Amino acid sequence: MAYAPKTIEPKWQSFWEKNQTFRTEPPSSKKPKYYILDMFPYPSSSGLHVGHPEGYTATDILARYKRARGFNVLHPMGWDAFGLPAEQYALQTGVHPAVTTSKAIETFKRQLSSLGFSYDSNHEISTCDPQYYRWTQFLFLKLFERGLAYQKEVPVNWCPALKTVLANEEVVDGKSERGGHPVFRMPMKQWMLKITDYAERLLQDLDRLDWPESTKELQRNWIGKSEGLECRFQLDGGSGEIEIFTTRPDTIFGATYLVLAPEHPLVGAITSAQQQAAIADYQKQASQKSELARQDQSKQKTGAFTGAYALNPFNQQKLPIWISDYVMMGYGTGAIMAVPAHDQRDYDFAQAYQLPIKTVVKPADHAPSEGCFAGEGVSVDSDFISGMPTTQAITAVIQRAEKEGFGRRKVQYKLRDWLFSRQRYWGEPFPILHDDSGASIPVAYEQLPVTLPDVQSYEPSGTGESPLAAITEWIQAPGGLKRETDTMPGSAGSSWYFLRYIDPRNSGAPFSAEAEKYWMPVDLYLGGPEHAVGHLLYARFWTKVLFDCGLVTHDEPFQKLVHQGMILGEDGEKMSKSRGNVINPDSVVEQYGADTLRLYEMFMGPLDRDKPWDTKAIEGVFRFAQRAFRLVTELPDAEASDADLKVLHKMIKKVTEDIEGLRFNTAISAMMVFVNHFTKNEKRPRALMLPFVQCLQPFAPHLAEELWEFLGQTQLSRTPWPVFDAALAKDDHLTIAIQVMGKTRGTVEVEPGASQDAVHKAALEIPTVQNQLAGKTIKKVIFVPNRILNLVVG
RNA sequence: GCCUGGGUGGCGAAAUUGGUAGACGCACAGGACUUAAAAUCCUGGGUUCCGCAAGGGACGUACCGGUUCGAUUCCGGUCCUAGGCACCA
Repeated sequence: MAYAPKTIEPKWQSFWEKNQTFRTEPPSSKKPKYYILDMFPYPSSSGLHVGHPEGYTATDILARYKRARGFNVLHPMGWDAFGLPAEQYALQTGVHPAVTTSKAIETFKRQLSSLGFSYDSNHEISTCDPQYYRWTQFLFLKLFERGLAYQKEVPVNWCPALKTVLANEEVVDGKSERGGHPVFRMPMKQWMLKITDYAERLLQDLDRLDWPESTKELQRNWIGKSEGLECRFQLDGGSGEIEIFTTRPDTIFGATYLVLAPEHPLVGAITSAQQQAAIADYQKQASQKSELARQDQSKQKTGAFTGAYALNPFNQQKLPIWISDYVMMGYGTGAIMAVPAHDQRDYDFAQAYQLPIKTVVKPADHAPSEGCFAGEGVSVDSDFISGMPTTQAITAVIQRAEKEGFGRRKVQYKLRDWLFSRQRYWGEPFPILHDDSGASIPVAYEQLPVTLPDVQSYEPSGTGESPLAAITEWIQAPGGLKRETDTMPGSAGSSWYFLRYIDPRNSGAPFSAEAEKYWMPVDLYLGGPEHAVGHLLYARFWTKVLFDCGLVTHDEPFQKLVHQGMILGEDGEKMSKSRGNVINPDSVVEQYGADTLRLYEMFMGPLDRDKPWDTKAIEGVFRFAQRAFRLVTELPDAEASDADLKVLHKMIKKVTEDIEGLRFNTAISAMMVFVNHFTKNEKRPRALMLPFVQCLQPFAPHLAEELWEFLGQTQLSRTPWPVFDAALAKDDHLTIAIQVMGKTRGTVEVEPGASQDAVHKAALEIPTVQNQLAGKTIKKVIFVPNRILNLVVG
């Protein structure tokens, strides 16, 4: 009998399907829960990529293992189904995005089921299903009610080629992430979510999470908290004032001019008559500049003088006010005090326009500094803070400003509100109506969902409005109200899908309180690092809002997060069609079977590392599967020797611990050692094959089921995990290294716990050790029981 | 420029609180089986030097230095590489 994955695999897949083997028990279950989640895929029409099965196999191994350990496991799969590609395709072909999407979902389902993942299809969801987005709209209304969703005229990333507005994350180097079209800044009325209200909590609560440190750091940087002084400068001669923000208040005596963002609301009012033309010219130029052009000139500072002056509140010094696009309206107050001696950007600007540079901080080590010194040191020429080290000077300046009433301590975040509307068809409609004045009126909860109308044309209007704006009968709502025509971004549905998975067919609420209490938070969330700030931050934000609404009992959704590495092409480069190094999982399954693909992807290396694909190396894993098959089905039975038992228990121990630690590559190598041991003996004790097959089950479930059946057993997937005997998993004799001066010169076989004397005596028998000791005296002996003996000689 | 990872044989990698570096797999070489090949099984191997051999010596985890009886592991510095952020005051 030969190993035939092509017959085995479909057989067990339909067996599981028929028996509902992986059905998740309801929250009333007495078992402890384990919620293991994959980042759900966008069902692209090109189907599964080999990167998908990497993460999905890892979570499937854990899900199968946890079931065997007595947990009620929720391990669902679903579809992040709204998105631009289906709409782009519709534009070209006229095929409705819903059709394209459901076709793609079918392909994904077929591919995933061919890999033997233990999903419970009763928990499947799709974000474009009205019974799903009904609740996305419901949750949006909750945000709206709390004042966390608002409309605002904001400069947005307008992409003329795509005829839509893009989020900052969708713009890379001034071009659209998709298509690489140029993107421009343009003011438009947009829906925004007030994620900035949650900046501090989103930052603080990171400390509680079992997440990769790198991802937490990325989020911290993204939130970008900094503390400093917000300070008002009176206008010279006129009335009014300009507020600036600085993290270096200690340098305020070195300020030689102020800079406002070109869009700053005060620019028009303060500009002197003779500067009007120059300023207007510069403002126009700045607004028309695309992001790309702005970055191209990042070195070359430009600006214009307003003709106005402000007074430094600390010494009444008169400072010219300039505008420049190196100051952004979106951060701080949109205005800065420029200290060219101690800030590189201010320095560059001062150089370009011959503005004065005044040094007020000296490096502590008095190192001669050329140009601009941005580090900390000691204040000089700075009135009451002269002689103070930087940290002390900062505090002193803030205190004085607060006492005098022209400034205050201020915490700033780089995080900005979340641009939440898209001028597209294929997304969730906003459950919002507008009256003639433009005011927003929420659609009543019982009227949800607001479904997408069927349209003939997906062409955006090009004026910035969504294609929905052309469907006049849809727009009209009772009472003379008009529907909002923007739709939500793709990240809306993915910000809470993990909550719908727990209770996916609930028609009275997004999820029941009982289900939430039982299942949340997610115990392990696995997905690519590319979502480190976008999706993972948004999902945390929504969860915190729902927590504040009393809808959930945990304010962090994902207790533990792990990123899988990227699977690279055989050339070590990222897989891409243009490079021609893409591997199709279907063809691997066709050639070797799903179990081999699963084993191979787990054996390649550590889960969280990038790994190049190696078609040759799959052979090795395939050979292992064949050997395992032959071992159980062909080798003659035998009595288990002590050595056999040790090999078994060591293997169970290693596999168990490695699954817990997500070290699947070394778990597989432990099973290889086991198989090699018996293959070499040319016989295998039948009784020891049972726990081996149980260990194999999470990794190669079809093969394991087949072997289990061969051994006369049933229901492998419901069999408890094998336990190892700690005593048997230990060696009964050890090899101790004998070192002279820290270099290994030989080894000694001893029983565990052998005494120093015994080891020392045996060590002196070794010729190479004797050679090394010849003519020398032992000055010191280091003995680590069961490890090493080190002789230090003089 | 800033923040994170990573750098170990020909290749993917292992070594879980400092204790025999290279488990397991690929590729390779030799052998068994075979008329032959494939498949399978067994054996070998970091580099280098001495030796016919058994064996022994030196070097070796990106590079330089430090701590230690002992460092892939800890500390300081440098280089390379991948990813992220980037005029954020």
